[in-house]
Amino acid sequence: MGLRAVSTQTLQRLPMYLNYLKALPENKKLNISATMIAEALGLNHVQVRKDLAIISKGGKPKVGYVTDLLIDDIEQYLGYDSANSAVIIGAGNLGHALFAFTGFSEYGLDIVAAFDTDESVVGTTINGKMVLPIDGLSSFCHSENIKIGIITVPAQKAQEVCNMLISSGILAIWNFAPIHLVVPENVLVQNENMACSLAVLSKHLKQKNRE
Amino acid sequence: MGLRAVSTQTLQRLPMYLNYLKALPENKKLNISATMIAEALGLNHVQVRKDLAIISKGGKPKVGYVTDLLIDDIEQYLGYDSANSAVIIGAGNLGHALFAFTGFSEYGLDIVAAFDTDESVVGTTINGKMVLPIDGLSSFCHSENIKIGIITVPAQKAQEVCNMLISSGILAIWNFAPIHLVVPENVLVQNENMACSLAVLSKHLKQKNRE
DNA sequence: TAGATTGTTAATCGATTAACAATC
DNA sequence: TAGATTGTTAATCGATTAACAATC
Repeated sequence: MGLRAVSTQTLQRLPMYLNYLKALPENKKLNISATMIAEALGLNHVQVRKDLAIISKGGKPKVGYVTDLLIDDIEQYLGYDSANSAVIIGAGNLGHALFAFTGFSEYGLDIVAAFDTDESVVGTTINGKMVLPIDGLSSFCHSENIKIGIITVPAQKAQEVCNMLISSGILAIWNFAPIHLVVPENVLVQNENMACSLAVLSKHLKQKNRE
Repeated sequence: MGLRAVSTQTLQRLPMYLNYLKALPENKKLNISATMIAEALGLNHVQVRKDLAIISKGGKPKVGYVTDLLIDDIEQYLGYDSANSAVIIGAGNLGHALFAFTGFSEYGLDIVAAFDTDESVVGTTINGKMVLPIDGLSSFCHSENIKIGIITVPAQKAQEVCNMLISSGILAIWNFAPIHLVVPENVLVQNENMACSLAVLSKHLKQKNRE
């Protein structure tokens, strides 16, 4: 059952709280109030409190939350405590950068292999991790029990790659291609569409120029 | 005046429409209905129609919209027709990839220079574009009339870099650092927080595992 | 105790969806 | 004409915010 107990909005705010809490200086770290978090992140304090109520056992009036417990609660809730293995398809510019980036481990993500069709990159290693031929995708995902696929191929190839991932048993897809992917209901697609961000930026500037 | 005539949601859907319209095969391209767009992108058709009403002069009943005009209208509305020059701060993994990526020109974005403190990259060129020392940021932005800054430095340095950008006259910031930036009211920050996406993915999988 | 903070219940706001009228 | 499609007005839904009570 896909119980949608928590809104996507809340879900996306949780990592912001996490980042903020982790960055707190040690001498100010023991306790933290929802009010302070809200102020620091430019959010409403009731909203923060509601979000925290979902994942935490609660804080103490006048004191706030125990920061370290709150960090643990968020990480556990999001599943950052247990590593998720992922594969990335497309070892071009962006794919290469994501594959080489080590910081995802903090979020429980471990990109264990890259796949590509380009014979000039297949067989090479990036940060000690292999770039493999796309033919081996399905068997690799099954044998390694991979459930996350990252798509960094051009838009025209994205749906095809997506289908391959699904038949490889992938349950969650992080899609960097600027295209809407069609997937079965049980598979989640999270789009990282940079064009959407650019639209907001571009429009803002256009408005500024007209003023 | 920051007239918020259009919701961010609408603004972020426009590039999706644009991508879809541009990818239409030539023989099916002349006219397009809101219903078709909605179906292809998994959206509600009334919503699509409302979005299109904002940027277009309207379609014809029974026929739909003239695809090419619609494309022009969206591009013009978003300001993709006039190029925006941008600088990127931080030529590490991700910064390097974004700097080297040529596809942003499609969205009216032109990253003209990268800045970094690391002496091993300063002075090099990437795709024929210079990586410059951070000291020159302000004078460069002013002389080249740059209004967009892209932040791809580590979180601890992001606010500092952000302040430098603002005093360099930047009006819109595309922030890849997982931290909340404090900016004056007239500056727009668009966060590309990958941690937020990962949270959604990770939670989805955790839920799946419990089933 | 007084007051900062939590947590809850009700009100507001905005976006999405549904129903319907207009039109080519 | 009939019907596909546009465009609008009203209803619904969900998230945010405001007001208030509870508590340490």
